[in-house]
Amino acid sequence: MQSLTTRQQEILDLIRRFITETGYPPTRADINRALGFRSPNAAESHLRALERKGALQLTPGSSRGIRLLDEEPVTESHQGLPIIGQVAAGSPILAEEHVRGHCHAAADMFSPRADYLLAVRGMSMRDAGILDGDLLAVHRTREARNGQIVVARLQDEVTVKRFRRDGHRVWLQAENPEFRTLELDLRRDPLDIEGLGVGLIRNGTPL
Amino acid sequence: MQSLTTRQQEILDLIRRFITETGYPPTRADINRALGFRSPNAAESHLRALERKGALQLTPGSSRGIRLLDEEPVTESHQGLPIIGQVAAGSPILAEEHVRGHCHAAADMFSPRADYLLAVRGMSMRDAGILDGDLLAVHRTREARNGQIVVARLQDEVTVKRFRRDGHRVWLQAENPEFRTLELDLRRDPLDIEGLGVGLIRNGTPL
DNA sequence: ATAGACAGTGTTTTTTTGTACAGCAATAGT
DNA sequence: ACTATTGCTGTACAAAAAAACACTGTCTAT
Repeated sequence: MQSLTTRQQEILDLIRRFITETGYPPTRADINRALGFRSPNAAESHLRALERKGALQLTPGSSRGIRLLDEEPVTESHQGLPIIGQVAAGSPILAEEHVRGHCHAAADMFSPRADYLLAVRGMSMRDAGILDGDLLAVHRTREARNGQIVVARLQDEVTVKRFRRDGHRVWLQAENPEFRTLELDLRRDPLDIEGLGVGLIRNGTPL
Repeated sequence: MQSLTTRQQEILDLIRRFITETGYPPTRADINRALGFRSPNAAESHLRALERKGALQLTPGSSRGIRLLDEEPVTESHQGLPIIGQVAAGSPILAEEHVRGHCHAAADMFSPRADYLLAVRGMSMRDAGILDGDLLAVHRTREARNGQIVVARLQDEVTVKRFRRDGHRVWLQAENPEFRTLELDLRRDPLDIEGLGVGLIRNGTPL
């Protein structure tokens, strides 16, 4: 949609208001009355301009034949949170090819806000109640404090672990005695914190 | 809103469809065309009847002056799923006093559909990844099959357990070796299945 | 039995609307 | 300088739409 002039935006807003108030779109005369125009052509030419710019669609010959073409830009809040599946080495976590779908969940159901849902593989966080297949709600941030559950990227893989740090040493602890804790040295080992686990969504019940 | 006849419901549905398709309400003629009436009065009298019954509101003298008065009864899908906290003995689980809030989550995020969220207390289902404070998405049903996680009511309390049944014997298994399995005999012990666990929402991470 | 809702056909009249045409002034781009 | 776009006034007319009036039936509660 091309950019609108202030007057055109004003008219578009009026139409929107009119529809929510009355339940049907305004006629040219309604628009004129509302804005104080004296010629039926005033509204008409504005509508034509708005149609040219793709803001609305007119149905010729039809009374009140105005349809708003809002199609609000598709953001998370509209198609839901992206669900991230297997993350390939080296590519950003939110890359298109990792998005396995969308979940119509409120991002602000969690606090801090969730930015995406990561499908967890494996049972390494079992004792923290995070099972294989669960969707971990992740808040994007690079800051992590001791004891928090983080989404970390180390050279080739993206993993969910409990974070602990002391100076340049970092421990990524699994919550399952069958898995061992990773010990890293920030001076040699690459480590990126991709985000913080802020919640969990499970679909169905485990066996 | 009074109850509508089949014909009236049909017309109401048509109007709804027309609006979503075109962006504006139909004229009497549009309705006649769609339903094959030959007299403009057919649509008119139906509209009058629908207005009398409170299904819609007509604006006299205005073309397409039809406004639907849906005000769909406030259902889960609008204010979100109810979150059920402590359930008192003997009262229905969805009673007002148990509702601790609402969660703006899509009920159909889970399958089968979730009807409410039950705040889980205690760690008896720990090894199924259900921790204290988690919200269990529950689908209301009285049917349960072996191995499913159920919300069960036995005399005084409501509890979440894994269900197993053989004839008139029912076992409610905790998923934590520190808790013991309840064994019931349907011939003496009262047992109501309130619903099935179909998912889980956790807010924040466990320590 | 009888009044009232339901479900229509048909005709006519009056508004309500859309739309084309003729201008005018200011502004912005090429 | 010239052309297009914006942003209007004003007139006129035809099509679209609402609405009133007159009738015919079938049900269904009272």
